[in-house]
Amino acid sequence: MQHLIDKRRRVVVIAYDGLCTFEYGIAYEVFGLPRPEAGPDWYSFKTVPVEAGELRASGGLSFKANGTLNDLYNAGLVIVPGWRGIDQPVPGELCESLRRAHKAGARIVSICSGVFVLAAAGLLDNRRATTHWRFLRSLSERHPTIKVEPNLLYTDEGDVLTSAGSSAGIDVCLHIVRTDFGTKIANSVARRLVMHSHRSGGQAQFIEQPVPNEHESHRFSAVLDCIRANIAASFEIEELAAQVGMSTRTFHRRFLAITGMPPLKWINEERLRRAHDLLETSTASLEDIAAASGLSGTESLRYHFRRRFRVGPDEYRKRFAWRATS
DNA sequence: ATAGGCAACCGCCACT
DNA sequence: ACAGTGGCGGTTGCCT
Repeated sequence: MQHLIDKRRRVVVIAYDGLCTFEYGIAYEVFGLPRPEAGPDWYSFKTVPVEAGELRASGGLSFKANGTLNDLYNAGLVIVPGWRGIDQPVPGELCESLRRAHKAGARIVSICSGVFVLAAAGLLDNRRATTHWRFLRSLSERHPTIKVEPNLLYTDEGDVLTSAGSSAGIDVCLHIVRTDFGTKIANSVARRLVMHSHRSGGQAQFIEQPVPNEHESHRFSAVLDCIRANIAASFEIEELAAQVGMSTRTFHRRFLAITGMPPLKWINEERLRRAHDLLETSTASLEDIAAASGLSGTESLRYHFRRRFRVGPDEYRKRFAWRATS
């Protein structure tokens, strides 16, 4: 058993000629830095080069990495941090190695254009995936069997995870830490990164005109903060629209443009996120958790929780309790 | 588990 | 002509 857990926490990052330094850095920052506060079971970290000799990285750097393919086959988590170009061929050897690692039980993760490597390896057929918004069209055109999710920061299919552009790699890495170590540890890692532990909304919010209007987006974020701070209360779209001084119709439109989802959907997402955290970090009853997160009751909590996280709240709590003590 | 009521959502279009 | 707004009404989906 101990052996299985150890394997699960062995992280390997793929390095290649033309390495994307930023995406690589994300993986290192989350999984490679020592975290004594997380206990002795924290991840081990290896960089495995897929090409021989001295390699180049973006920014005019060159490097050598000392991992080997054996590290890959014993890994629990394999990260592909971008790729040297979405039109660059993926070596058959790399595809084969990834498939083997996957078959041996590793979770395979892509950041940004790394999704094209996973796709080439056939790991994404008939599964959900996402990537940087600039590459969404190419991804679905070249790989029609992939269920491309244009408006998510990351996807999690259990054994295969993909993330949207650049900094969304931080979101997926934090998500993995949350899955493996729970919300508390994930939050402490996020704090060290000076990063939100969970960002709301999809990537659509970053595609729309960057800052449509300084004043407006300011007032909007005030409303969003207000909702988050009073998540147990109930909200009416009409009132929220009045707060930012626009009609409900325009409010809907602007809300969608800024957060990537309609108002109620966003609010519900926040409620479920809160309930999710409380299930882990407290021993409160489902009634209390529903009330504290603004859901209308335990039926509602159970229904939405299951739809969102694919497990019921009771089962989730049980599962977490097992993991927290193991 | 299902039914009805009511708010949210969103396409359409006329109006600034 | 053009971009953004907001009212209307049909559909969707949440809650009881």
